[in-house]
Amino acid sequence: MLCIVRQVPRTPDPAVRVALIEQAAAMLVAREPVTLRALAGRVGTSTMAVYTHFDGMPGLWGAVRQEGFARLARGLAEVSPSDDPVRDLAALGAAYAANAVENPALYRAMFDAAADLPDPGAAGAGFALLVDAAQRAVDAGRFVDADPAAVATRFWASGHGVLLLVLSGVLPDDALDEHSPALATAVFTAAGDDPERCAASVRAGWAGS
Amino acid sequence: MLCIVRQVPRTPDPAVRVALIEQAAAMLVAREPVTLRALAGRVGTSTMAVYTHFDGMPGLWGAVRQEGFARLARGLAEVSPSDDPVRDLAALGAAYAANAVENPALYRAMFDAAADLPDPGAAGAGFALLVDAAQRAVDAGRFVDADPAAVATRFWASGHGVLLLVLSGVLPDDALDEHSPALATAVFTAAGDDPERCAASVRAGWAGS
DNA sequence: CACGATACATAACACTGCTATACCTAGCGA
DNA sequence: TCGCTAGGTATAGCAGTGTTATGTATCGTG
Repeated sequence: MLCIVRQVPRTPDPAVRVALIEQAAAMLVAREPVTLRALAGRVGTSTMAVYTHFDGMPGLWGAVRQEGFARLARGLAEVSPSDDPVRDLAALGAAYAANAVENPALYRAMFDAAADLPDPGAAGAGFALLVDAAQRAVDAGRFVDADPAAVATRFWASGHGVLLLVLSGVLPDDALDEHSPALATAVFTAAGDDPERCAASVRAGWAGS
Repeated sequence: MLCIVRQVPRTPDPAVRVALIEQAAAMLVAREPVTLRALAGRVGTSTMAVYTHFDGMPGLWGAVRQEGFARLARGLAEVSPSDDPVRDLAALGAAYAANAVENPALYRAMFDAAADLPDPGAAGAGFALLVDAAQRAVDAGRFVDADPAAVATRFWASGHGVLLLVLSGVLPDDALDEHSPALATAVFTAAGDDPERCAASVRAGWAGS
């Protein structure tokens, strides 16, 4: 029997991998077309690097989407919880919207094929922060007979809808401040919160105070 | 001064124009890649037809988006108003969602660049039906101190968000029935409707009864 | 009927993502 | 220390994309 001891040769450079992802994200936020050759040229490598690291452009897009979700989760994690869980939910929504508005092209690319991420858990981490705050609202008696995951999903979906309509230019920019807090208040009130108290909490959280 | 009477020669064939739009929409709903050559081949014309009629692929996409909004508006117009404006709003939402679910690729393409449509008025016609129903809810005393356009926008944006998350596979298919009526009820209740009466109206409208 | 402007067909261009091939560098065993 | 080897990287070419230049056919007009 052939018992050949295989050698372990050179390994792909992780720096090239992150450079490609970050360059692609940078070109995305700069509204430049993200082409294979332009990307490789900017990073200073050959087009083949995209294939050794990501197995082609679709793989690169997956990595870029994942990086977008990771940045989003980091942005949400910076929101420090307070003793008002409804305010925290609104603050998370404001941070979410701010992240999307800062790099709209990246946000839109994230949801082009958000279903097949290399590591879905990374995206779930951000959503878990919403569910956690909703759970605290239930525990605090602000939400009654409400499923925290359902409330978080509805809050997220409504914010996502307003965001996309604003980012695509269908709604004007000020529609974010006009409709997002109102939708949040509607969702949280429907979950059982007192309307006036809810409105005050959302106002505080959305303003970031 | 040269006063040359210009002749008006042959005019582009409108049938080719509509054939290109409908073929593109058909390939879109069939999840086939809509390429210039494949499109021209299916229609039985040359690639140049796309340029004489639409000045290139971006122009064709604009026409396809407009056709999508026109179909959507036709689908919404089929919803017959009743004496319950809140039910009508929910019925419009259900028709809207059904239209989007039937051809998801077309719906997503519509909002890829919905801001610059050849004729924005066509898209506004569908939205006007929502505003009209909201106005009737105000007139009927169901909504109090509510701006019909704002209510319609929030209803639309929340439904749009759920739809896109479902169409992109982030949320499961049954999320539509689970969250869309609940969001509608939240929005309409926030506009002043009685919670229980609102829930009944939304249930009736969403079910199409 | 003849003219001429224009829709349409054909072919070539620049660009895209991708792949086959050559090189060459990193790491192990002798 | 040195040679071997496996895999990362560079180069060149491929099929396919949208676009454009050029030729041809056709219709409305005088």
